[in-house]
Amino acid sequence: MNSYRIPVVLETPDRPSARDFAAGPYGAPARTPCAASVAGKCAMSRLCRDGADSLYRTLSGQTVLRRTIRRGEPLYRAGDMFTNLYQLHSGSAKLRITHYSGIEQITAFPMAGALLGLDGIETGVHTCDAVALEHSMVCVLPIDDLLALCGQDPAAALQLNKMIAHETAYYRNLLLVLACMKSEERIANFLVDLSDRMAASGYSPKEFMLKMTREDIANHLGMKLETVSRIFTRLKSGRILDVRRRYLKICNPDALKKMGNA
Amino acid sequence: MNSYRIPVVLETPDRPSARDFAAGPYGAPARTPCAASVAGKCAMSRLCRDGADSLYRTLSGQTVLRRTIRRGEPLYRAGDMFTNLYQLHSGSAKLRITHYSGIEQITAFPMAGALLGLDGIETGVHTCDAVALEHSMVCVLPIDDLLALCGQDPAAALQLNKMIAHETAYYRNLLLVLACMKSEERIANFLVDLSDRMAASGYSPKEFMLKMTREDIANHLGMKLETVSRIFTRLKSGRILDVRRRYLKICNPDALKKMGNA
DNA sequence: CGGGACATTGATTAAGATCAATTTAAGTGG
DNA sequence: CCACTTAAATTGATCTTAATCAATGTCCCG
Repeated sequence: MNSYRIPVVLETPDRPSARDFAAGPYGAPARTPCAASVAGKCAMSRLCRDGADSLYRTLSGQTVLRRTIRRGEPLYRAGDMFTNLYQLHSGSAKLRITHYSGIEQITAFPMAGALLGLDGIETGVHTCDAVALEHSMVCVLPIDDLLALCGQDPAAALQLNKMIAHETAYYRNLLLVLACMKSEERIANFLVDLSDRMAASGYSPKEFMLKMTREDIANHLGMKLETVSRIFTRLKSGRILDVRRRYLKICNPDALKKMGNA
Repeated sequence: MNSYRIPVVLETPDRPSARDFAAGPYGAPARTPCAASVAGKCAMSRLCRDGADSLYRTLSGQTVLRRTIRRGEPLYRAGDMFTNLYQLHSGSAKLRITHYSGIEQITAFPMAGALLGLDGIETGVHTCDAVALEHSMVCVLPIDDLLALCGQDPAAALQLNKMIAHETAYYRNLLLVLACMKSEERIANFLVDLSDRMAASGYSPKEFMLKMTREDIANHLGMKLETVSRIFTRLKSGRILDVRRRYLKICNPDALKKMGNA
């Protein structure tokens, strides 16, 4: 046994207790103070790291609200006013853009620790949907407070710049993966990334539950769901993976990394 | 005749005059004051538009330097220190990222008016190469001056945020194009975008010279150069385009837009 | 225990990659 | 200035990958 939380712990209940939604159903979500932020020790915050840490600490001086989202429900949608950033405290989500022709693209699968909502900063309106893949909790960071802080503190402002730029770098890299790699390489690359992020969140990088469907993965990687399924089967018979529906175990991480050029 | 500059004018000389490089060869580039910026009327600047315009105007108070780049030469490379932003005053370029596995991806083809260099803001080091596709000129905007200005002026800081976020939006959209569309649709989409940007730069949106090779286009759109060539031929026989090497005429813009979901 | 969403698997087709041979046009040097 | 060289582009033949169409299987959840 190692010290990682075992996969079953990853499974947050899809049916939260009544208390979680006491203040109202979807549309008027429950908002409760985030204990960790009140205590000034929310370990999740990317804003806390990397030097310019004043952003989140200062905001933590006030009561940071928490919001819960049930599986399949949106945290925000394209077209919504951009009023908050969200720190994904627990759970996971998918980000989805919709072209006016109707085609959809899942651009990311954020998990615990991720900052959500920056897509709204250019125009003041969100440009994508953020949909929970499981019962999730976010800390709410009002953008007005954040911008006010940035106005006072150049280091905080630079940090915000860097966070936005980080998203650009993420998409630029994903672009390369989609433009240059074959389906099998994309899948391998995706799984390595997922594994790394599981590790960064304190879970086992080798064994975890997929929160998204094959169709979500396929869409995200620019292929069809049957192709994802077939490649999973192929990697399974090559003893690189053990997959069984949502359960995934990486048996040969080195082979997977090599395959994904990672 | 219409009022657009005719295509031949687009062809900037690949052999600049000796004067352009009087101060030195590549590596010690010539830098001369930009007359338009000194006069406070550089019409190119995106930073001048969209409300929060103090960024560029304030910087224009000092002498903005200009730099020339010959075809095929880099304005900056991945790994270079991030010291300046560049306003592409004339000419065009390609942005290229290189994965550590060696694969390369052309992520954009900026043209006159574009702001280059923001890829360096996250880490302080450039993450892509910016290579001139023809003899080009840029205005040099030192990033320290820019950040100092943003520290004083919250509106300028917000504007910088938005410019970075704009890149994110660009890449996210390109991601969708690569993930969801077939080769022909990608090409059509690409040409419509190119046409729109030619128009925005004051040229004819219907008739212009391509500054990039088939291979560049193919790489950018995640396909092979033969495929680009074949699709050009197909669109030509469909009376949608007239292509002959670098010359391109859009005969049926509506059909092209429809084909590119644009 | 039964319905429905999700996933797997197989057969076939289509899109695009790959391999290969020319063609064209633009530089280069005599 | 013209022949020569070379990079870029076109075109054809074939092969590979992944999409599509279709059927079946499995598990989760009420």
